[in-house]
Parts: sequence; structure tokens; C-alpha cells
Amino acid sequence: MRKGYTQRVIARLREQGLKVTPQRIAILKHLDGNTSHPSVEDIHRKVCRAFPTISLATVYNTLDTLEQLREVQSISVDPHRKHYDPDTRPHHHAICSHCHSIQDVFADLASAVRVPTAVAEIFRVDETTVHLRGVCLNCSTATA
Amino acid sequence: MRKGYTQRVIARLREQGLKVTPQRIAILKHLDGNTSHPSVEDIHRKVCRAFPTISLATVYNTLDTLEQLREVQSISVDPHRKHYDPDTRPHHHAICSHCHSIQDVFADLASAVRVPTAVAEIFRVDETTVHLRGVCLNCSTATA
DNA sequence: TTCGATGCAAAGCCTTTGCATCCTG
DNA sequence: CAGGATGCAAAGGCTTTGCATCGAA
Repeated sequence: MRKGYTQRVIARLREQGLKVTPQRIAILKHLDGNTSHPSVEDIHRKVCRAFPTISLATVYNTLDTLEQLREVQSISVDPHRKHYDPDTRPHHHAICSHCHSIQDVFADLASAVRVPTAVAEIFRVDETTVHLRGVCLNCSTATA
Repeated sequence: MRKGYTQRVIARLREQGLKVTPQRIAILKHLDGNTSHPSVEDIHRKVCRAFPTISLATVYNTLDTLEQLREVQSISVDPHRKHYDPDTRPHHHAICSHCHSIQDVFADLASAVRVPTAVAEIFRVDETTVHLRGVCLNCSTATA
């Protein structure tokens, strides 16, 4: 994620006539450059340090707003809860079955996923999501 | 799905020392050849016709058991609820944004998704899941 | 007869909603 | 000042769990 996420999103909120509150800024700062794909609760827990009174509902609301602005994407990798990624460029996710970490995988999607012509004829693909499940380097060396 | 799903799974239940109950048979029959990717509630509703007293918990339990036996796979396509697929061969899923239907897409996974060498070195991929989101033929013609 | 399966209800989680209050613009 | 944002609590929806009873083997 390039530097300036927080500032850019603040500008976009203003553009949209939405308000820039201290809570939102705190959430944005936490997301800025964050590649850990936190859940709502993860974000709430962390932001609580700087902002002890922030409510879970505010975190939910803010993430919904950010998702609508496409400044964050939700990834449904974990059946129990949503995770969020401030990097909205198209990329894959690799989920470790052991530690449940989520790593970004940047690869040329167009070449990585070729939709067969037969499928393209009966389904207009707007978006392609790829999840790789397996074992990350940390866990495989720890196990070995 | 080839013919014989119900019979095969019944045999596997017996093999594992698990019991073949009328409820389980009813669920298996409903899943046999089913390509609609039903949710737990969908299954419960349908099976209730033949079996009015079956409880939701039983459907949940049975699906958990079947998933452990790998005779059904859960697909997390819908953030609100799990969907189940009795076809456990590797394949993709195409989700229609309009009608929310889920279609199976059989295509050569190996060629469709090439994992970059750089990724393969830091992550051992066991399973690849591809979701195509877009608009199905029905909905695109209906809209046009 | 045995031990897993069932059914019911309650509890658990994650998420959404309602509403009075707050505060940004 | 006005209207969106916040915080709290309650409600919602999906799933799990506890437990007494049932029934397949």
C-alpha cells in the first residue's frame, strides 16, 4: 500500500459530504499500510487503545462506508467473520490452514485465471476471486 | 454428479461405524444430483416435506459429518450463510449478482490458475478456490 | 443392549438496528 | 445550526451446544 492512504480517504470522505471524525481517522490510520487483513474485532481492539470509548457499531459503520467508497474490500475467507483489506487492487489471498494468516498474492490475474470461452458465453464475469489454501512458510518450517 | 451418491454415502457411513438414519437418508436423497448449492435452511425446508419432524440441528450435524467424510463441500460464497455442494470434485463457482444463483464451472484448474513460482516457494498450496462474480445468462437476457 | 443420533430449547457469535446525544462542517 | 456520526443496548440471524430420549446395529 502506498503512503497516503489515510490522507486520500479523508479527502474522499469530504468530497462525498461525509464527516471526518476522530474515530474514522483512528480507523483509517490503523488500516493504512496494514496487510494483516484484520476482522472488525481486531480493528476495534487496536483502535480502542487510542480511543477507549469507540464502539463496535462505529467500526462496523465505518467499514461499511469505506467499502462503499471502495477504499477497503471485505474478504470472505473465514466463515466466522469478515476480514478487511485496505488494498483494493486486484490480488489473490493465501490462507494458512495452520495459523490462519492471510497473505496477499500479487500476480497477473488476467493470465492467472483464464475463463474458458464456453463459460464466458453463459456468464458475464465482473470479478474474479482466488483463494489459495495451504501452509505458509512459517508454519511449514515450524512443523518440519 | 454420477448416479449412486446416496448409496455410496450410506455405505461410507456404515464403514465408519456411523448410523444410517431415516433423516440422514432423506438429506442424502435431497443432495443426490443437486446442483443448486442449497443452504442449511434450504435443505431443512425441503426435507421437512418428507420428514416433518426433522430438526435444524440434525441438518447441521449431518452436514458436518458429511463434510468430514468429504462427501459434501461447504462453499463460502454468501457472507450470510454457508452453502453446500455434494459434488466434491475440484471446480469453480460462478455467483450471479442479480439472482444469487451459484453455477458450477468445470474447467481445468491447473491451467486456469497458475500459481507463480515465487509464491510456490513461500506457500504450499493445497487447494485453490475460484469464485467468479457477475451476471448469469438468465439475468442478463432478462435485463436486456 | 449400546452408543450414536435426534429434537428441542437455550446459548453463542457476529452483525444490524433504533434512538437519543454529540459534533463536524 | 443541521444533519450525519456516535455509543449504547437491544434485536436479528445463523450456528452450536446441552441434555433427555430415541433407535440403528
